[in-house]
Amino acid sequence: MKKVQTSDSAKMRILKTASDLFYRQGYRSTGTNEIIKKAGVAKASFFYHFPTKEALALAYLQDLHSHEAENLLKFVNERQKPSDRFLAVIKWIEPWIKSNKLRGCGFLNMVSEVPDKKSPLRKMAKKHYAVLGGLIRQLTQELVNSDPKRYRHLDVSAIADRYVAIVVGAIALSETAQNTWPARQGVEVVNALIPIP
Amino acid sequence: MKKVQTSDSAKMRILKTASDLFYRQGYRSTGTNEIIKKAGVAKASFFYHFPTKEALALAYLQDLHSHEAENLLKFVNERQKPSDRFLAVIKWIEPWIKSNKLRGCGFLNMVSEVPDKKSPLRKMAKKHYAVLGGLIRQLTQELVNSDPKRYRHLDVSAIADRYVAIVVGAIALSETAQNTWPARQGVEVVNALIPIP
DNA sequence: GTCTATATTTGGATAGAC
DNA sequence: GTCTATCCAAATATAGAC
Repeated sequence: MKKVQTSDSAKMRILKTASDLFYRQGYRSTGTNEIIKKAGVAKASFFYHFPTKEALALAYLQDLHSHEAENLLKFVNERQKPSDRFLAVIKWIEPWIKSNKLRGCGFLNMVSEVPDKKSPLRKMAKKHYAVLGGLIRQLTQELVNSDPKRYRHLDVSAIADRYVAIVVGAIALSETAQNTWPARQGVEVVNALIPIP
Repeated sequence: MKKVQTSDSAKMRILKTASDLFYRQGYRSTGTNEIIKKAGVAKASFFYHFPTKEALALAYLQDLHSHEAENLLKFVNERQKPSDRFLAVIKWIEPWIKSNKLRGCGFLNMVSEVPDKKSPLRKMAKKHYAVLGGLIRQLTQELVNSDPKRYRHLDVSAIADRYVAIVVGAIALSETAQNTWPARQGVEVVNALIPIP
């Protein structure tokens, strides 16, 4: 049985174990019993730190959001040219889904698993993609500002919306097809959103 | 409690009830007990017709695939012009997700719910989108054939792949955002895949 | 093919001691 | 904060009669 660093606090061990299991196996397929065993904690310790399974799932999503935003931003900021920065988001997808072994997006998967539309878990997913949309909008605006003559006619908001949808399609179809081609085709589609340089 | 037509056979009542619940509530969130109650059958009758819950889910997906393929084909075949037929698939998405109350795609949702990559349920989802890709490829080829001079340079396979990914993005993001805008933006993105007429 | 009744495991969550 | 022991409901599935 795979276990987590015993040097961490019980709370951290629970969160790390659950994050791994929730992502790989899904939220509903992962029982609290399994998390408790693999984290090496007592049952009561689990519910001491997280009053419900849903509270733990919320912590998982918050953690996931922070880490993914950080990694993506780092990838974008390795580039200087506005057109490179603009394309960075969709170019990030292929290596990212590969490293995730084609298990897709933890937020999209959570939405599918949680039917209740008012669930805080769904709210987190919505927020995650709203933040991504904000980043893309900003990169699009930077691109337009870098060459106003060429890009003057572009609708920044519409392009950002389309871009997010393309990202989601690349991720979700990669999981269903168990192949990375949607991520690569996504790069071409995003490229077509702006005039040929 | 919502029940199904009692005039149907027990097997049909089970399948119809389960299809509704699996789609709206998700596969794992729906217990066999609930299906049994709402279908108005005995426990043993359930397992007589469907040896496992998974077998029922498989029947659900097969049914869903047939119905969705039929409806989409009808929508496409109401059009004659190759460019209209080509665009019909993405234009179908907005009314379709609305009628589904933004619960997304039963196949994508199933993939998220089932972690096992060898599951027959995942295979069905993969096949569903392979068939959709085939239809789109065919419509793209028709379009190219209708005006070879204009479309000669197009890569039919690449366009079809991109098109499917855009469809998936429109559906999945509509569910997460609980809004139809991704479907409308999808139309614009697909439009940009081919030269302006 | 359909029924009632039951088996068995796992689900999330708690009581009370240390 | 962490532990052992336990509760109860819900999960999937089966036995055996009609």
